[in-house]
Amino acid sequence: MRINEASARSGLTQDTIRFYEKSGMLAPIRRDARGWRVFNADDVNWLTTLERLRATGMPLDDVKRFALSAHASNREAPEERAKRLALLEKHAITLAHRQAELEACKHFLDHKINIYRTSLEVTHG
Amino acid sequence: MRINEASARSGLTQDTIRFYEKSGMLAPIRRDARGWRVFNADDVNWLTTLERLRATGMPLDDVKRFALSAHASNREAPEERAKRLALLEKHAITLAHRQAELEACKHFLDHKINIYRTSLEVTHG
DNA sequence: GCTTGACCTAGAGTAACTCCAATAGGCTAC
DNA sequence: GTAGCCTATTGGAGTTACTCTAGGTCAAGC
Repeated sequence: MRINEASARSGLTQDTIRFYEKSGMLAPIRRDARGWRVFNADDVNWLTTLERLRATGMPLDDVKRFALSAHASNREAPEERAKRLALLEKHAITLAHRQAELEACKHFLDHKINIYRTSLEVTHG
Repeated sequence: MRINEASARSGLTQDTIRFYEKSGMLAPIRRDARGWRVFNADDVNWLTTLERLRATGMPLDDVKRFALSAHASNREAPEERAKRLALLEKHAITLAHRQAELEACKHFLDHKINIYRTSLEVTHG
């Protein structure tokens, strides 16, 4: 498939896919005679994984480390797998913090909204 | 108080406070004889509100709109209050979406972690 | 044969900070 | 009294992670 479909399936924009490839987070994608990228199912799976990691807010540098390990020649060696696991675990903790923070902010927001709603009701009614 | 204390109390860095003032999200802060900013309790309350809005991910442009309305001469008029309420409500919806997305990503992450943990256990043990 | 459309590249622009260099007033220490 | 240090000031450069633009290729359709 071409970049348009890869984009639709992975949830990344075409620009982002090209940017990730340039940044070394993708093994260089094969090209057809015209020089157009040709993606296979594995490529799209990898793009989807990148999208999920980024959606949780993992910094690009960590995603790069993850990618580097996942594409290393000894990627199945226990130490490489442990490295990737460590990155994911570290990130899971960050994500939990972020969720707690958002929950607190949500309360602040709801509180503010209530104040505005109540005062506007009083003003009008 | 000076910018150092205002920063500590609001949770914004000194750079961010200066940046917000330059961007017009704060009424210009008073200065002492040396030209240093002097913050009062109201200033800090406002900074704290800005910090909370940004922590939820409200875009700066919307925060600016909110600030503009909150500092308008008719800021207590119902239509201005309604404007601010609308901004908060719009943002509450965005925030709820974001929370749902993070929750989904958390599942993805936990799932990946489990796969790695299991396979490493098998490998080692 | 000319336009259209999907793609290509390099590079500029954006959001929201964050950091840096150069400058200045005031305090203490010798 | 002046040297060093602290806390501030400014303008402007740097950062992250894209996002957009300009200019170009190539195959297909009319």
